[in-house]
Amino acid sequence: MSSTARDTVQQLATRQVILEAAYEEIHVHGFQGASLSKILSSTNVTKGALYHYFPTKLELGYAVVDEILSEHIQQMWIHPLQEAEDPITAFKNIIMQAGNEITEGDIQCGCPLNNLAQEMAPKDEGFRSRVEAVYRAWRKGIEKAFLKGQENGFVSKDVNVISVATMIVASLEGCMGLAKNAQSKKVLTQCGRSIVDYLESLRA
Amino acid sequence: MSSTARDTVQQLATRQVILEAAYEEIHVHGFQGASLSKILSSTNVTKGALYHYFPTKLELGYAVVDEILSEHIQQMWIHPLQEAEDPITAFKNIIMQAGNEITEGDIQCGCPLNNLAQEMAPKDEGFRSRVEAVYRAWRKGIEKAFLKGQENGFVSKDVNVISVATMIVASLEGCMGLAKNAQSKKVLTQCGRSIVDYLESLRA
DNA sequence: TGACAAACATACCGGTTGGTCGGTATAACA
DNA sequence: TGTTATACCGACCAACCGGTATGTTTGTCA
Repeated sequence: MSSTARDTVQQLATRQVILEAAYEEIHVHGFQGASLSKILSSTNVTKGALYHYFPTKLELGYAVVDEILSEHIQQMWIHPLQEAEDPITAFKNIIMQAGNEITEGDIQCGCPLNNLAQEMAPKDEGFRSRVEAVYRAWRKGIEKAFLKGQENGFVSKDVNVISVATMIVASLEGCMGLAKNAQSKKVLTQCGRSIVDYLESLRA
Repeated sequence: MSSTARDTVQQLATRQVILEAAYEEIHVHGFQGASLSKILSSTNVTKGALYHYFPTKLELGYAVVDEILSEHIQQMWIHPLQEAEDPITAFKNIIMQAGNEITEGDIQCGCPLNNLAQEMAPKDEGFRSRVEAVYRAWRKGIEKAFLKGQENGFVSKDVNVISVATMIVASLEGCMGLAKNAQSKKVLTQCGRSIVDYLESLRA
């Protein structure tokens, strides 16, 4: 009863602790560079517990994509667009908000989704397809918003919303990637402004 | 004399063989994932020879950036812009040519410069600064071409050439990154077309 | 021709890695 | 109360890693 409920909470908490520690390690060192020992020592979880919840390192990585990264993108980039009438203004706000909230540390580590994509796509189909699912959802969300924007008369009917969605995601990721290597927030905001200019060029 | 010349050629050849094998390994597996043993077994070079030319794995990686990647970018993306009167048309041609020449294998492995940037920038300052030097040269080359384009009346004088240069590199790298994960040339060409549209929006 | 160094070759090493396996504590259930 | 399953625990392992130490061949030059 009450003890059962508490234990269930405890179980899930252990799993979550592992997942989040793994996310951090992978974010900083990449998947291949991530050390299980370091994940364990950064928590008070033992190797037995880890291998109780995840059969292999690979499955742990998959879970990070499915349960953490997917959620991040959804909440940060897709959800705020869904209710917008004018996707261009909405996007501008999201980008500006992201620019304000991001820390130097975040810039140095880069976008965790892009990191995994670039590292693992050629090496492991499981990672690739999972990351691809997140990207597809992201692009689909942008597509829908711009289609609605066209219907509402905010977006030029000349633009191909599919291409635009791909271009936006590509330039966002590319922008983050450049800023990461430059270790410079200036590069990020500079690039962000160019993306906004590009978006404005799509107006009806 | 003649034997000296031949031997010198031989030496340099050994070094070059190592460098190119290392480039391939790193391109596929990343720097951390690259195995010296595999580099050696893919050639007929021994570990002694490798460590004769490169004191550490890190220095080998640096040499790949300085001597191979830098040259690739220079020849592929910077040099063809330098003589152009109209940078937008010139860029369009470069992008189309790149799109025609690229293989599915290239797409799967992605841009080697971006790969290294994303993997190593947060982990090693030596890599980061070397990669940054290549990116800086790339952006500078675009900047100059667009400045000239403004003088020649091909590019709108409203655009900030610095921001545009950053945006172009970012979207190219982002585009390659998306296509790499999607393992799809269609995504690449789709994205490439959007970049061309963006470039056209910069016309005078 | 003999001394010397550069250009390899190869056996080996300590450290770390992902992964395993026998054990234990606890709770649910019959 | 005895049985069974879940949720750990942590010592241990083989494989592989980058790197080194020692040895050998080969070309240079006095």
